[in-house]
Amino acid sequence: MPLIKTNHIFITKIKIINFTIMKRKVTLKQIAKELDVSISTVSKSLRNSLEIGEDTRLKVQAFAKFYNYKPNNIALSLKNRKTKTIGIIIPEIVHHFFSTVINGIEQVANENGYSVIICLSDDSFDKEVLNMELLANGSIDGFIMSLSKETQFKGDFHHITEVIDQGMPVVMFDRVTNEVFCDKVIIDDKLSAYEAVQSLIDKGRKKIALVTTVDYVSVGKLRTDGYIKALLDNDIPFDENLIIKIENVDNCEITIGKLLEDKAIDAVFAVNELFAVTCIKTANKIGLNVPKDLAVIAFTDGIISKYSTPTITTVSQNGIKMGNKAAKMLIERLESEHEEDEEYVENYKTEVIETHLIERESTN
Amino acid sequence: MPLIKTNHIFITKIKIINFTIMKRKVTLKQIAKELDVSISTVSKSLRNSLEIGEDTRLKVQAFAKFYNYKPNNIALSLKNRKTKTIGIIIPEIVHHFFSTVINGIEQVANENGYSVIICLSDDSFDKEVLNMELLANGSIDGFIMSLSKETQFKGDFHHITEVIDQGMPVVMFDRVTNEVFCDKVIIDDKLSAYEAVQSLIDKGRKKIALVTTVDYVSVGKLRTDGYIKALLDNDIPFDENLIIKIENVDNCEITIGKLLEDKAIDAVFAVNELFAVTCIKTANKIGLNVPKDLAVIAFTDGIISKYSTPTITTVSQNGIKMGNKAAKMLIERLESEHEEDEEYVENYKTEVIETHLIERESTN
DNA sequence: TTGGTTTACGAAAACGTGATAGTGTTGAAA
DNA sequence: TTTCAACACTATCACGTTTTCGTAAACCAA
Repeated sequence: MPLIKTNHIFITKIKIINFTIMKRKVTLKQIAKELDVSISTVSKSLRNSLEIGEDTRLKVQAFAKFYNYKPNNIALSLKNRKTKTIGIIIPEIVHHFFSTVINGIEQVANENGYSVIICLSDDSFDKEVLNMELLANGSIDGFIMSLSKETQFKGDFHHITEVIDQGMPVVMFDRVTNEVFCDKVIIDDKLSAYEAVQSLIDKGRKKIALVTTVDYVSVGKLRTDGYIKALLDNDIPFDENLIIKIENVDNCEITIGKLLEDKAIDAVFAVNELFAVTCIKTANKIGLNVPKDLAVIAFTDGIISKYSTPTITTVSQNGIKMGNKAAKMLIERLESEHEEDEEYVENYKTEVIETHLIERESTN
Repeated sequence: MPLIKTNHIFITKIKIINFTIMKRKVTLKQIAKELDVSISTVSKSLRNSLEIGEDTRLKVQAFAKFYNYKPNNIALSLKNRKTKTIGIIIPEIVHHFFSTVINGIEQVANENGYSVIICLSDDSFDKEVLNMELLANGSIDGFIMSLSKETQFKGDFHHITEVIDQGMPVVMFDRVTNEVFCDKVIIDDKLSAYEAVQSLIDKGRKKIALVTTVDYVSVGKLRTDGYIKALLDNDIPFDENLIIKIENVDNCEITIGKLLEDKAIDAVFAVNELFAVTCIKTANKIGLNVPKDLAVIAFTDGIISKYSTPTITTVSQNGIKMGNKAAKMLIERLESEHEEDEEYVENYKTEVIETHLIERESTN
């Protein structure tokens, strides 16, 4: 667009666009041109290099401040070959536990100058793979992830090992697999389940049902193990029929109803809140009182347990702490790896976050 | 590291590092060097350019496939001056409504080849500003955001207008302000509140309390307006004392208890689930039956309303839809802006997502 | 042979930054 | 006067891409 002298209106318009509406981000190059110095001089001035004379330095700094210069992150990322960004891949975000973990990650990340970029797998293997490949192509420095159900079902982890082989650190949390070697943050699902069931037994409950997910979800399996062990350790016969596996929470009331009516159980250990609250509601419908007739304990302390009626005793699974820890582990690896350990020892750690029972009204 | 002929062990070690552990990402340059062609040739071959002879093209493609070449996102971002990434800034993530909005954004973003990078303001002004500045420096193409409480309180939006002035599109949702000109996605808070209160009146409730947040939160104000209008339209005197403003949900039981006991109200309209469920629990404690003695309606349909006892009638605030819409608006602007509209018309839209009442047990 | 068009590729610039390695001028020590 | 360092700044490269432009070689028509 040439500046035509005879056309006042035109010139005015250019001015408006350039100075009122469009205060486009300014670059080193533009500053350099404007002040008639080299790009290097500008760059060095802004980093307070002693190589540059004081007057030039101050002039550049003042100009940069006025035009609100901020270095371009993308250019920095390309140059430094690191993005200061953590990629998070989780099955779903509308899930209190995962939200809290993200919260925990974000805290530590922010403190250390990292951003987080979040992708959801929707519990789909394909989406998980796609998202990982997308992010792995330079967008992030490392992953924090929890496996999708489908991935656990398929047992296919090539996308993860591939990323690790490329030198990108990965921290897995909660839904992990020991087929992949990397840092992990978990809770002791088996022990926690054991303790929860034990507490039911301690309170005199004899016939304890387990309401759990389908088999291939790693944490479900572990919690089942804990449940069984607790029974056996207390000489309570383990009855296969007292375990029900729910695939879809929206149509499980019938199954649960049958369990409650036919089996004459006096306690339920549910692997998540939703199952637990559904049990309570179903129990109420068929005239059972919680906790008098039926005690209920849920895994994962979330928002429902706190506000349900009665409030639900839970195994707290501190998402914030898990997120904190995962972020710490990842960042530590990122910053240390930078020093290129000559031996590159694969000293992967698995951090276990402690849980404890939060006693509420659903157990007496 | 030189290849020393006499040292077999050393050579073996290099091999391991290079080919087993470290399958580092391959670049165009490396492929070019390996195949003894120029970088341009590699690039063109991979993009199936007709400029390149078939044999060379196929050779390059085969090689690239074998080494799993994927272009580096950062380099692309720098070159194209767009990142294909959307920045989301929300007050908190451990909040069902915001999670669902993110979900909705992510869906549309993914369909259109965008990623999302999420920053949390923790309802703090400073963090909101910091995060925006961070992301605005090249990391993203546009923002989707909901204002922090503190920002609404201060009424300082310079960080947002600044970003917009730089030519970066912003879409605000839910907690918006009309001091900033940009696209917005909201619900009609006033009308929705009006309808909710009207439904209570229709069911014969006469003395309806409002449990809301502190004043400066935009949506809280609007919902209050709707509440008042509904009362007045039905010739019910508006009583200031029936409105209580809660700052911290954790110690509001006393305030609510007083309201219920002293004022002899027969219905509560709460601006969120947490307030509603707390009302119900408090009512139960002092011997009131919901919905017989007290009807309760909550704003924002979340997980609590669905699983509380009794279940709570809510004004659905479809987060998924809001997220979808926000993402669509942003992407549309991003892709159209690319064509550099010569006039740059500021035709900002405010999209209103419809709500409806979900009747549950807390109203009869 | 001359001139022109394909074909098949390479060189170089650009995106924005920071680091390394210069370069020219000044002043002071030898 | 020479030499050498200090000073103040600039040129260039690299990060990994894509794209524009250029150019040899081969082929064809006149």
